[in-house]
Amino acid sequence: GPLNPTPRPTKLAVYHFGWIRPAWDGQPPKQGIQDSMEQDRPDAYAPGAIEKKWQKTWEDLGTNRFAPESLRNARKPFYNLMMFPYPSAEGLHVGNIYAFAGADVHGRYQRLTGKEVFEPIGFDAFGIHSENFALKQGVNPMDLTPRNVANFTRQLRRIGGMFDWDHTVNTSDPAYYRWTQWIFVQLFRAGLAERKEAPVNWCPSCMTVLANEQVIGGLCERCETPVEQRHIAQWFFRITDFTQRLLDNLKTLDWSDTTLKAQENWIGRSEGATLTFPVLPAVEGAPGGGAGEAVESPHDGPLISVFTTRPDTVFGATYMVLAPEHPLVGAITTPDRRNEVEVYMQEAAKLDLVARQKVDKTKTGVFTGAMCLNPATGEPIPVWIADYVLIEYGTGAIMAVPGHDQRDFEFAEVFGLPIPRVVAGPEEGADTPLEEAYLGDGTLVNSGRFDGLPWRDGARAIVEWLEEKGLAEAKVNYRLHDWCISRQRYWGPPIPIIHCETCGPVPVPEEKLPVLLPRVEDFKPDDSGVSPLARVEEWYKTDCPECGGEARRETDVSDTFLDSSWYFLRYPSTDRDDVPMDTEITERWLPVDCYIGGEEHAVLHLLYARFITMALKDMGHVNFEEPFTKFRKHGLIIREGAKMSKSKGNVIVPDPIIEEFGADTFRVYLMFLGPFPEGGDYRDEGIQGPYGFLHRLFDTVVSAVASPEGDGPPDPQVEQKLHKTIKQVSEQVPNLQYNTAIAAMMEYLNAVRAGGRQAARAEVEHLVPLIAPFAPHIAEELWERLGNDRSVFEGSNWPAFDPEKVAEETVRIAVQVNGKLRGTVEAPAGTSQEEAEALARDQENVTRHLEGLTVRRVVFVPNRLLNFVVG
RNA sequence: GCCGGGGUGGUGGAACAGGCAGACACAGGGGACUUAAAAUCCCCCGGGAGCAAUCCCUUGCGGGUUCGAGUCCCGCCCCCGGCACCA
Repeated sequence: GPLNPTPRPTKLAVYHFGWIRPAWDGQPPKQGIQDSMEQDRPDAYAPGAIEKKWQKTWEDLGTNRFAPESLRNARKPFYNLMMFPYPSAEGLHVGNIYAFAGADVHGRYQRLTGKEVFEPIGFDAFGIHSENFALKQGVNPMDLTPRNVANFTRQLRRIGGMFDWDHTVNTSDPAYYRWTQWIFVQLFRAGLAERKEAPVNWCPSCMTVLANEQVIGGLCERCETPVEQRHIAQWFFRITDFTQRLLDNLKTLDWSDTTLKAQENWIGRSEGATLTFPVLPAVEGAPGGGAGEAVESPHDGPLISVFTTRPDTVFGATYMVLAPEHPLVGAITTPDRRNEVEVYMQEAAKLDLVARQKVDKTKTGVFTGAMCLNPATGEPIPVWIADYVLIEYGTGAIMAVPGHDQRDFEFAEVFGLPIPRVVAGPEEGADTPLEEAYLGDGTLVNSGRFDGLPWRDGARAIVEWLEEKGLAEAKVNYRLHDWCISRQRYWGPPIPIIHCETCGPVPVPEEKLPVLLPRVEDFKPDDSGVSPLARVEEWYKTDCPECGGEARRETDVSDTFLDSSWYFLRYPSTDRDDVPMDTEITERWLPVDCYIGGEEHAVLHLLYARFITMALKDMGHVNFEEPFTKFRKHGLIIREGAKMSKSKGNVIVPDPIIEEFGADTFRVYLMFLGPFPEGGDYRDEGIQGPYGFLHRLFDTVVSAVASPEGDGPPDPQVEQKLHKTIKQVSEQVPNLQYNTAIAAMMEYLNAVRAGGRQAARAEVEHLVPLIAPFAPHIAEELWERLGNDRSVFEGSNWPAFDPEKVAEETVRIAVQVNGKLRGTVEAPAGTSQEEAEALARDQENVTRHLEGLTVRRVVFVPNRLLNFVVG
C-alpha cells in the first residue's frame, strides 16, 4: 500500500486479462478527513489513499479496457449496460451514482465469476436540456458540453466503476452523430421516415415540437407549460409499422414486469370493429329513412366510419360525434348550423390540451344539422361535433352509445338525447332504467334478432352481419402513434435531408455524412416554428445531391431520443470510424446481456431503442431484433420524504461524502439503503454503518494476516457460517438483492469478531471477493495484503460454498401449544417427531401449558417446528 | 376511472414455499479503553404487566381458511408511481 511504495509501473500493453502485480508510484495522495485521523496508525483503513492507489493501478494497466482484439476474441462476453447520463453542469448527482454503482456491482460480480465484462459509459450530451441551460448561462453549448463531460468523467472515475474509457460515446460528437444521421438515411431509404404536415404538440415555452411521449397530462414534460396544437410539416418515423411485433416480442424478454406492463399499456392494443354510418342527404323538412329496417346497401353520400370496441351496442347508438377537427365537418354541416359549428370549432382550437382533456369538464358540443343512418336499426340519428372526441385516435369519430359509455351518457344528459338500454345485467331487464352508463357483463336487449346473446357473442354476430353489407370490419386499434423526430432547435444532429424543388426531399449521401452542426452564436429558438439553423443561410444553402440544382438543407434537428436509441450498438465499435457497427464484434457482444436503468424510461427510450433495432434488423444491419435480453429497473433515492431536487433543497452533493468516507463506503451505503429495484431513503447518519463495517473488515483481515494465530484452522461454527454466507450472497447478488447480501456479510463479520476474538485468515479471505463488487478498492487492497499478486477481479475468484458445511448439524425446533410459542428445543438435524416430542415434554414451560389437557394432534415440521394441538 | 407497486419498532429495512415477526443497520441509552477525542469493543433497545420465571398485545382496518397467517382468500381504508374523455 502507500506504506510499501513500489516502483512506478510502466504502462503495459496488456489489456483486460493477464496483467502482472499492480504497483503504485508511492506518492501519498491527498488525504480525506477520515484518512488524516488515521495517519499515525500504520495499518489503519485509509480509504482515500487506497482508492487513489487502485484507481491509478487500474488505469495504468488498462484493467477495464478492451483492445479491439480482445473484443473480437472474447470467449465469455458479458455486456453490462447502464443508462448513460446527460452531462449536466451540476455534475453527477446521487441518483446517477446509485444507478451506476448498482449496475457496476452487477458487472463486477459477473467478472468475478469469470466472464469478460464490457461495461461502457458515455454521454447523452445533445438535447433541449443542455441547450436551455446554455441559453440561461449565455454560453454556447459547444463550449459548455466538453466542460461538463470532463467533470462527469472525473466524477465517474472517482466512484470506482469498471468503465471502459476506450469505448465511450458522446452523442454530440460528430464521430457519433454521423452515424445517427446515417440511421436516419437508412430509415428514409426504407420508407420508414416520412415528412408530413400533422397536428403536433407545440411547447410555447421550449418553442419546439414534442413527441406524444413527452407530453404529460397536456403539459410539456420538461417545463410543464400547457402544450398547444400546431400544424407543421415534420419528420415522422413509422414506428406504428412495428406495433404488433413490439407487442408480441415483449413475451420473449426477461424484463421487470412493471416495465413490460408499461410498454404494453403504451402500445395500447384494442380489439373492435370499424362501423360505417351513411350520412343522409340533407332534405328539407323531415329526415327520411325507413324506420325499423337495416340499411341494405352502401349509398353514394358521405360515409362516417367509427372505431368501437363494443360493436354489440350498435343498436343503442342514438347519435354520432365527430371531433371538431374531423375533415367531414365542413361537408356535412347544414347551412343553418354553419355559424354555430364554426364558433365551436374555433373555441376547440383555442383550448390547450390540458383544458380540453379535463375529464370532469362538462360535456360541450354542437349539432351539425346532418343525420346519419344507424346501420343496425335503420333509424336516422343526429351528427354532433364535440371536443371529447379526439381526432388522433381511431377515426376521429364515434358512434355514441349513451346507455353503455359514461362519456356519451353525460353528453346525452346535457343535450337531452335518448338513452336506451341494449345490454342487461344479470338482475336487469330490457326496461330497467339507467342511472349511469352500464358497463358490466350482460346479454343484449332491444337489439332485434340479437336479443338474448351474451354481449361478446353479440359483438361477433353483429360484426359478421354488418360485414356482409359492407358496413363493418373487424379491426385492431393501437394507441401508439408514429414518432415525430423533428425539433426546431439548435442543439441536436441536423436531419440529413436536402430539399430540392425538382427532386423533393433527398437524403444526404452516406459518404457526405456527417452534416456538421455549425457553430452559431445566436441559437435562441423563436416562435416562428423553424429552427435557429434556418437563420444561417450560408449553412443551409447547398446543392441537390441528385440534380445538382440549388437546394436547401433541412434545418430541423432530430429528437434526443434518436441519439439514445442506438448508443449501445456503437459502444463496442468505437474503434471503427468507417462503419457504425463492426459486424463481428456486434455479433459477439449483442444483444446486451443486462441493462439496468430508471423506470422513467420504461416507455420512451426503451420503446424507441427496440424500434430502431428492429428496423436495423430488417435492413440487414444487425442480426437480432431485441436489443436488451434482460432489463432491470432501479429504484429512486428519496431524502426527507421526496425525490432529491434543487427546488426541494434536499440534494446531496456526492463529492464531499466520497472525500470524507471514500467511494467504497458510499457505494456500500447506497446499496444497503433498501432493495435496489425499489430504491431507498437516504439518511445522512446512515453512512456510519457501512463505514464502520469496512473499517472492521480491514482491521480484521490485516490482523489475521499479521498475527501468528491467524494461520490457525477456522473455528468450525464460524466456518459453517462462512459457507452459509457465501451461499446467500451468491444467490442474492445476481438478483440485485444487494441490501440483504450486505447484511449477510455484516452478520458474518460480527460472528467472526464475536467477543473480540482473533480471526483466522481462513475465516476472512473468502469475504474479500464477496465484498469486491460493492467495495472494489478495499477488496483489491486486502487481496494484495493476503499475498495475491493479481487483481481480485482477474480470473474467477468468486468463492464456492461447500454444500455439506451449509447443512445444519443442530437445529432449533420451535415448540408451540395451539400455535403459540412455548419454548424451543435444540436437537441434531433430522431428529424424529418422537424424539422431538420427548425433548419438548422435558421443558417445564411446555408441560405447564399441556397440563390437564388432551393432546388431540401433534403437527411436526422436521427441523423447524412442533405444535401440540390441545383441547 | 384504469393499470402497476406498497402499508411491519423512534427510523431505513429483514422474514425460504404458510412454521420462532423485527435479521442487518441508523438513531437513542449504559459501560470498557482513553488526559480527552476519534476509532474499537461489550450490554440494553416494539408496547403493556410482573421482583422474577413468565404472561398478554402487536405486521393499515374488518372478516375468513388453517394446528398455525406479515405471508393465502373476501371486503374496505390509505400512500406512491404510471396512464387517462383512447370510444
